[in-house]
Amino acid sequence: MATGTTSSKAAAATRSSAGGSRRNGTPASTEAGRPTRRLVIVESPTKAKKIAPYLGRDYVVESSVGHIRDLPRGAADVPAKYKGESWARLGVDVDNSFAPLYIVTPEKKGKVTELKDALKGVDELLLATDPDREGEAIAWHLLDTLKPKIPVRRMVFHEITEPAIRAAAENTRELDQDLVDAQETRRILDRLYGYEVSPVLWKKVMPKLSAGRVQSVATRLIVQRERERMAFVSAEYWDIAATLDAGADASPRRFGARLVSVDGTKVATGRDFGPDGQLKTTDGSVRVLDEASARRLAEALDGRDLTVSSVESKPYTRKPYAPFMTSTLQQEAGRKLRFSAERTMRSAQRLYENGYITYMRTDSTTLSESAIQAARSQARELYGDAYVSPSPRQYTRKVKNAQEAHEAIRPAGETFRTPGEIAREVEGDDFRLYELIWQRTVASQMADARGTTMSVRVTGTAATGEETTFAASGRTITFPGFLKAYVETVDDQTGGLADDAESRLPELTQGQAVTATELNPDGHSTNPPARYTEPSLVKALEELGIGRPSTYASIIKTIQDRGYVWKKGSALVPSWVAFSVVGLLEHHFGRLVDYDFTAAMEDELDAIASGTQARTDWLSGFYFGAAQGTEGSVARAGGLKKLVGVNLEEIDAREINSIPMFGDVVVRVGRYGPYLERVVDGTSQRANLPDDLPPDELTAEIAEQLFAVPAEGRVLGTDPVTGNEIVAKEGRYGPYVTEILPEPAEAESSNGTKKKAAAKPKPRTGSLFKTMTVETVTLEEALRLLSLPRLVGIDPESGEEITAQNGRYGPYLKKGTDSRSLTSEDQLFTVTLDEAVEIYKQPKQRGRRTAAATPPLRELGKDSATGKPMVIKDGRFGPYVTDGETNASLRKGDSVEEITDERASELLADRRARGTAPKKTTARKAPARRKAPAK
DNA sequence: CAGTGAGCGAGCTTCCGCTTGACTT
Repeated sequence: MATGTTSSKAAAATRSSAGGSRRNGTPASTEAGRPTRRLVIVESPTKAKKIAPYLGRDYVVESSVGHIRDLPRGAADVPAKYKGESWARLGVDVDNSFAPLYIVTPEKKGKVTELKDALKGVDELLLATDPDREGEAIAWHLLDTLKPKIPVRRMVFHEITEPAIRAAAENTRELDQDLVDAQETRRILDRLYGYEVSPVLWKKVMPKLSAGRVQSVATRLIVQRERERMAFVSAEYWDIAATLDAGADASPRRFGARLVSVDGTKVATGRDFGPDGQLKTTDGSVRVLDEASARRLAEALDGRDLTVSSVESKPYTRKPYAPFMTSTLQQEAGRKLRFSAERTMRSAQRLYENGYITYMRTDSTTLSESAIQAARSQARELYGDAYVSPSPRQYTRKVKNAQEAHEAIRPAGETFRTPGEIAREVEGDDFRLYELIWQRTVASQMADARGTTMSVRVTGTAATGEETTFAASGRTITFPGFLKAYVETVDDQTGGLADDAESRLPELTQGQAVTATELNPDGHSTNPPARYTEPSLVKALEELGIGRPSTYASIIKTIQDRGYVWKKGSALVPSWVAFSVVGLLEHHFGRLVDYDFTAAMEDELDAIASGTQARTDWLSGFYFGAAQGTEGSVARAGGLKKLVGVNLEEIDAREINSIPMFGDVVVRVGRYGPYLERVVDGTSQRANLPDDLPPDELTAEIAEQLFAVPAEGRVLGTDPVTGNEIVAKEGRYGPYVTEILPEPAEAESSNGTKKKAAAKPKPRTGSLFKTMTVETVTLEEALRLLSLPRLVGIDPESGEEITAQNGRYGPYLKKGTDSRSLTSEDQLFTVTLDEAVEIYKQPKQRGRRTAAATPPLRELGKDSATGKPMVIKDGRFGPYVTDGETNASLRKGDSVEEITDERASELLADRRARGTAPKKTTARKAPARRKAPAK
């Protein structure tokens, strides 16, 4: 595709090339004879400061500070002229070639003004944003927003050294429109996915939830792991741990070995069992040793002769690890320093800004020439020539979707400062992180570690006649090489056996006799797969090619903020809501949460970037469904728009929010949190689930215990009058207090009297006032609430009782079927009969009651459309503007004090354009309110 | 998940990926 896909972009592209006065190179000077002045725009302010001196006085270097424009975040950001459009909610005109609506991000308006000013004094603009898809897009947005009337060129560099920067300024190119297209397509896909699927969750699970290409897969990984843990059956197996003695001359004299086979049959170890607790093989080639057999065998071996039956040794070499990129830095800082991803990045940002390290958001492990030399000379200085790799090492990438716009993360500069040298300036997290980065970088240019691995078999015949074999393995490092500088920490789940741990064996020869000094039967059980931690999740996401260096930390934050995941120590534990959401997505949007969806998307975006795939066709396939013969797996996702519509109709919210456990016990995700439910004798029984109970710890026994706890809630104390316990709880209608009635006496229920006699008295209840919370309400307040309704007196006219009560809409008076609202909750306890009678003399007000009582917050001028005067009033949903006929709420960013007549008219016009709000009847299936299942 | 009596102007929630201050206590 040679032309831009949107008209504005095509125009911008034309402008940029037609405006340039030379096709190659850049003008050396202006016609007036003074040197050409150029404005260079990079993304990061720190980078701008760094490269300015390299370029000299004829260059002005500024930064965009990331993206300057984006799709509108929500309705409030959509310019008035597009408000009424059907696609305004998405910010993408899906029926018109998916034309995006871009707005300058509100907080970047000042930045755009600054850049426009900077443009005034120069003769040429160099767009030096990062050399990747996002950077190319930022460059285009700058071009399209600043609309420069001078030549514009694209400048790219991968490392920040003076020669690299000077060369980049000399060898500029034009903007790559296809690459910009690829970014725009990615952006639109993510918007459509997120903004179409999230509302399905609001209606079917809970408001404010979210779905997205990245977060939904991250959540699914964590849920999937928890499911594996829940289904896991542990297996028990035994072996024998022996301590063997190789004689007084051996060094070390004693070494450990483990029983591996009996009569030629392998003894089962953890690896031989599946997640169901059964052996993976059933052909008899593996035998499970139980405790009794292990003990018997250990006894039968006591004092028997043992012989070394085989000795194998192999040379061992190990290469250093690649220098850090964002993901590996987060993983290692997580494992070694116990930093969260966010903490690592905060610290790295400080180190970067203060010039200690190179850029910290990178997916590259490449070191610049000078960095390689710096690392080598530092290694030489510290450890000697022998420890430096014979030739410079360059590490190539093996991770999906790398864009490699930057270098690896390493100490900054042409020579590295050792941790000791910066210890006075840098402390705390920053120092520890620097030390880690420094070690890893230096180690990456060091020599391989070398040594020998040995494996030894020792055999012996038990007194009972069985032939037994023990095995031992060890590693001798003869030359540590890079290990002298850096040892990587492995994940906890491998059982703490660090790969580089050295366990030494004595020199042994075949046929040599050894004796057992200890023979200990040893019991083990298999463990479920470990939960994800921040480091292991980042690793998994990176391997799937999901997320970018700048987003790993925020992905973890997002899935926690949405309530999908919580942290227990360092483990990431999924919530029950996550089970519902992931279940919904898997069943109804399966393709969208496939682990290879992003990988397929990236391949197809590459095709767009190389000009072989048309953007609009591809998005159309994704959103409207694949046209006949359309290629591409993303397009085959099934037509998102239709899928959303069908799913809104068909998804049964009750089913989606029910997670079957064991027996007939179901976890249900309700509006007010998760609870257990089961049907006993035709009635459903429920129990709250504690917030801090991980799903895999919910066993049948624990479920029984939870069902056995009657009504929980915060115990406030005892009612001095009745002796009943008073508790505060969260209920379907909000927080309330109630009393726990004593169980009916034993004798009555067991003597065969009719059930009628056992009719339970109902406990008193009372909603909390708005000023109270379950956490803070006192016993005294609770007793007052329970004393309601209060009899105010008898209406002298009708003879009816007038009572004061607290209800759904607040405090009110009730006389038969006639009611009147009270203005304060306090009046429930203070209003007198005379006052009540007075209130009843007023006719029942229809909604104007509050309006009449409270004057408008502010009066405005006349509405430009109707000519009627406008006023701001305070309503149930906050302040709104009205002309007496149409009402419109103030939006985010509007304030009562500052709103102008124009803005008020705009809101009213907008409201009129939308017409009356549609009645909410369909698709609003509040799961908690649907009737119980027939069973 | 407690069961109580109106009538009336809702609008917003949400995505991913680039980047840092400007705010308040």
